[in-house]
Amino acid sequence: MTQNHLYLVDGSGYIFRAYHQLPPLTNQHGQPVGAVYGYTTMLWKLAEELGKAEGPTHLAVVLDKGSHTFRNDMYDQYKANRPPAPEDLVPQFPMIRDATRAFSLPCIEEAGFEADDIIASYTQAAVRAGWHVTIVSSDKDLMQLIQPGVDMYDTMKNERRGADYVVGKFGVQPEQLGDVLALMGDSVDNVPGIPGIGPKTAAKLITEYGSLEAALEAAPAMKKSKMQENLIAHADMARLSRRLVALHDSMDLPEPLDDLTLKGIPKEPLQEFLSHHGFKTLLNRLGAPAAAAPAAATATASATAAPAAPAPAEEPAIDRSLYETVVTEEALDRWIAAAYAEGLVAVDTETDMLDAVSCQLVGISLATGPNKACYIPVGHGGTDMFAERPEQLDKALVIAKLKPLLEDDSILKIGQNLKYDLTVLRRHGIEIAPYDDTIVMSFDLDAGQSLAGHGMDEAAKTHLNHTCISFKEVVGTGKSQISFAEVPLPRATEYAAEDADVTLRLWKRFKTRIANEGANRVYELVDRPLVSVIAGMEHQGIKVDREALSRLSAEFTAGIAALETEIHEIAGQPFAIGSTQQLGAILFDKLGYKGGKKGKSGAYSTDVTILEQLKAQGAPIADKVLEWRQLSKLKSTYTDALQAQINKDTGRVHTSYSLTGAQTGRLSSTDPNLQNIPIRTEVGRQIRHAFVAEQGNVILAADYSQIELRLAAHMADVPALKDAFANGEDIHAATAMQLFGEVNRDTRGRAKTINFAILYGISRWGLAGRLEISADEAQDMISRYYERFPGISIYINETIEKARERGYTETLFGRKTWFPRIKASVQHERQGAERAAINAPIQGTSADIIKRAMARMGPALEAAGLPNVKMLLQVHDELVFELPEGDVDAASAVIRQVMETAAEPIVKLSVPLGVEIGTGPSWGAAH
DNA sequence: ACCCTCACG
DNA sequence: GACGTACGTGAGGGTA
Repeated sequence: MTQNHLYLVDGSGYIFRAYHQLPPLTNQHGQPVGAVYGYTTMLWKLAEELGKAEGPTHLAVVLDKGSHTFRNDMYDQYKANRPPAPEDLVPQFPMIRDATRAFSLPCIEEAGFEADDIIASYTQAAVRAGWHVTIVSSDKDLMQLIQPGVDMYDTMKNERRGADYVVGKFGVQPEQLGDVLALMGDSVDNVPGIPGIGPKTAAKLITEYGSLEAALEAAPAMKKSKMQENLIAHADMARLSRRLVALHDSMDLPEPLDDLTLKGIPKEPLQEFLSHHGFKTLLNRLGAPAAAAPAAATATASATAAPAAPAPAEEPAIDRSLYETVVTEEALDRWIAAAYAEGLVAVDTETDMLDAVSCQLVGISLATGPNKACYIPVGHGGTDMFAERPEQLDKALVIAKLKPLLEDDSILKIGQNLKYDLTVLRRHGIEIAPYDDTIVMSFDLDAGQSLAGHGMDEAAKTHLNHTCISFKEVVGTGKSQISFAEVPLPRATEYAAEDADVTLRLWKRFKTRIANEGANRVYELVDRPLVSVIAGMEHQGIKVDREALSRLSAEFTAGIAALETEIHEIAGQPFAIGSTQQLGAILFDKLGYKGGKKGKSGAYSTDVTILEQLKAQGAPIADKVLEWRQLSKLKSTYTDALQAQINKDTGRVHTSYSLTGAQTGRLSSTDPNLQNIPIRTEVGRQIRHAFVAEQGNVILAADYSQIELRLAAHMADVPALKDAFANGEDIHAATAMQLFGEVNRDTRGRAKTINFAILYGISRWGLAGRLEISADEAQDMISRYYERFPGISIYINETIEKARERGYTETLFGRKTWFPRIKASVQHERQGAERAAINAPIQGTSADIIKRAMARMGPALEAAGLPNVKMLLQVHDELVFELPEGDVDAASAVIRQVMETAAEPIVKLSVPLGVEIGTGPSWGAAH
């Protein structure tokens, strides 16, 4: 019988090395896969050793899991200054597991231990069993394990390494390497070592004195030198370092040695993996016919086709009778174990109201596979003192049991609109990570598709052809509506567990499509990271000065009453001024002003433009109505409504952002909408002054200046505009100079109008209306604009062309917006779609950029030692913060830096991004 | 439920 | 020759 030979592959170590040494490859789906490719070739190389004399009979890939290990408990600075993994490497981590699975190799990870410790434990166990071991790694820490029967293999250098190699490199035997490493320290892992001692000195000391401890003890007797002083001064640090570099080699083996037997590698899964990523060389070597990539079908998806992915072959239909109500600890443990076994779990929380900031948690549902779903009630019943509480587990116990699972780095949590659940569970001390959000996945795939609602009920209908139990069916409507806490458990289980089940099924389909349809970049690098950031901002809220609003309300009420009297006097009768119908009748029928009808409703139009015209005609009533409208709008929509929105528990206003609200990728804000707080008029602006900072804090507002025009200049490649931005010129003035040859108030104003018109898709009639000139004159102006900035007309034509051909437009980050109506036969529908298509890449790229800035802001402020700077609001090109007064200077620098570089390194812009920052006691004062 | 109007970028 | 005139949102009030 030949001797067993165990290969232990240091997967985590390998991928970092592969990332840095290989070019940044991208597969046909736009995913970065350089490191994955390197990893795959490495496994391939190992597979080729199979059956050779030195080849493996047993093999395991070992991966790091989680970031906190016993070494952190030993030394809180351990790995503390390790920079975060590069952005285009992060999405490759999960693909490493895919690759390992594709080769049908066992993969071992264990929380609390680093891959090094797992490798050490397996090595020692195998040695005790009389096996040979080869560690596939180039990590210097692992070289401590080299001994008779144990060697290392560097697949990149194609080199086998034994004790000789260690002696050559470090000047000591492998068993003394730990002492050398402890003296040297390691800046990457933040192992302190002794200052001034590098590999050479360390080796000399250990060779001379035999061990670290001996060298430290001998230090006082050594010749006086800086090194000697340091040895004495930092002896404790050296001892700590020794413990940090020591490998833990006696952990319980997660899988017994014998289970790591190599049984040969089935071709099929490997072939599928290789063709999915387009690794053609390896595919050819596999001897497989160049199988069509699974993406082929979707590349030609038409604009109007229902977005659909086939059901995974073996997926059973939804059967609610299979769901379980979890009311015992044993059952809960069983579900947690199932989640660990699966590596992922769908999660949904049920609460007693919609507001994530003040609601009570009522129950949690989990799903680990089709029809494998459960509901864990924790807050049912007890809504009044006589109501009976059904038997259920204690909330604190459930939270404590679920916390490790929901925070485990290696278990993917899947939710539908997770922003809500993140906030609810954060209030219970749980920080869910990592996660996928199916509502965001749906949006990144199908924004603008008329058939695709992103909400769960609609998505279930579209993608699973399944009708979910509606929330209304469960709790009723209107007066008889009950809280979810009052829903009987069997019914609550059907509803809640179905949500988790459906979410998981949707996720499987979206996951495949995201990879196949090129949505990976925008999902991983823009939208997914944003979900928890938004949850945090909503949770934070902003303080609003209730008294200030109440004073304004009173002022407005008085103004409105006075105007009402005057208006009724001029009209000669009382009427409802807010009724456009009655107002139209007064203006055009009774008072006889010229204005005409409009729209198919046949009603008179009475909007601002009409009233402005009447005012010019000399109608005193028009001015009064405009003023009345302004005040009523401000009072009803802002000063009254905002007071009612102040949260009783927090005293702050918590808006809700929708990540899927705007087709272009912008956020939208509701309940209340904090993205349309007045600023353009002096009266309105007073409302902004009611958004204030807490005592000792200030509000900071940071705005991108002209970001959409800058992006247009970049995307349409307009040298004249790019130069103007590069030189920090007033862009509208520069445009005026180009178009009219001179800059004054009039020409600058007209240039500004035209610049905006360009972003929105221009028509000569539209421009004519805005500039109050004839359509012919407007046409001349547009032609001159195209002449001076030729890139613009090319951009417009190409964008429309592409939208028509493919059905969608794309931002610089690959965000798609679909335009099904771009092929409409009705002209104005089609033209409307064309104008939207011209605007979407610009507005959408701007949205992508500020979203990236938001995702990076927290870590950047944290890293700069500014944990008390809180990001509160986003208003499309503006971020609003609250921070201690003393942090203003430091925070401004960080915020500016993050915002100005937010596109990098994914997109390199040919124009600089400018950011303007202001601070003050209120949002109004910060502008 | 719909339209109109108007607040913001 | 008529059409209906800029992109993206959300909220409140009136009307049917």
